Amino acid sequence: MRKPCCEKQDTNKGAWSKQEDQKLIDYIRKHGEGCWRTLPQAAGLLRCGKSCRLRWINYLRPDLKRGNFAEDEEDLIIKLHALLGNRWSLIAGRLPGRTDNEVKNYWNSHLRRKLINMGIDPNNHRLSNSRPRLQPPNVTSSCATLSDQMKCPPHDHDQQPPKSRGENDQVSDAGSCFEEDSSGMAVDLNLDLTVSIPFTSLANAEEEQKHIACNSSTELDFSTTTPTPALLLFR
DNA sequence: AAGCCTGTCAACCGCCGAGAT
DNA sequence: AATCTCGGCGGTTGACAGGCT
Repeated sequence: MRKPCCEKQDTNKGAWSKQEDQKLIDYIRKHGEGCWRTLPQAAGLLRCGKSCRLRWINYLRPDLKRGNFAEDEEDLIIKLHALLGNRWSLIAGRLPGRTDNEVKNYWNSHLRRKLINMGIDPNNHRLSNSRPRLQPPNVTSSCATLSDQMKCPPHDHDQQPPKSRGENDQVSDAGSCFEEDSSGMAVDLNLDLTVSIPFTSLANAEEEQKHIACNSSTELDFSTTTPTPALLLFR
């Protein structure tokens, strides 16, 4: 039996107060990130370490952009989602200043609906042929798509295979998945994908990008990319 | 004005993989 | 090789706000 990540009793839950935020910020400024398990005690917080990490990453980090998503960010999310499925952290890694949680929420509350309204199935990014959305999708057949060729990633909600995480650094393999589908999806997305280290600060971002570009044979390049149906309709 | 409904988003939960022992 | 710990991820929940009736 797995131990809880920390002692649940005597820990606060729910919304963070300003004081708690300040304690966390102060502590991380002084000591840096890491060792989340011991951080709460060291920082004088009655919080679970995970909670601290989440609060920092999703809300307090100084390099967060916040606010509305720009149009190009939306485009990028849609493209990346077509390619990667619900791997939000990977998608967020391509959007400086955005967090996986933010991207996930934005997808679920805005983009998903948007695609549906346009008659596009947000799960596989194909034109849904006015198929009623809530009708049980024929997953077996829809699995002949992008996402399916990527070994049915988790965004195929109805028939998810066991999750296999930690594949994040193997995503470039997915590129080859696009070649075979001739059934209407943007099969020739032609996306090279490089996994980028999440930006730790804006100051480092450029350096990291340079570094990655230098040290990797592939780099995301949408400039010659065929838009997905979703994106074609967007414009 | 009050109650209900819906959308948004911060936060939590449980699981997994990697690394350490 | 087995077990443990930790950090990270994606799915889900619940509080809140705003719109609608």
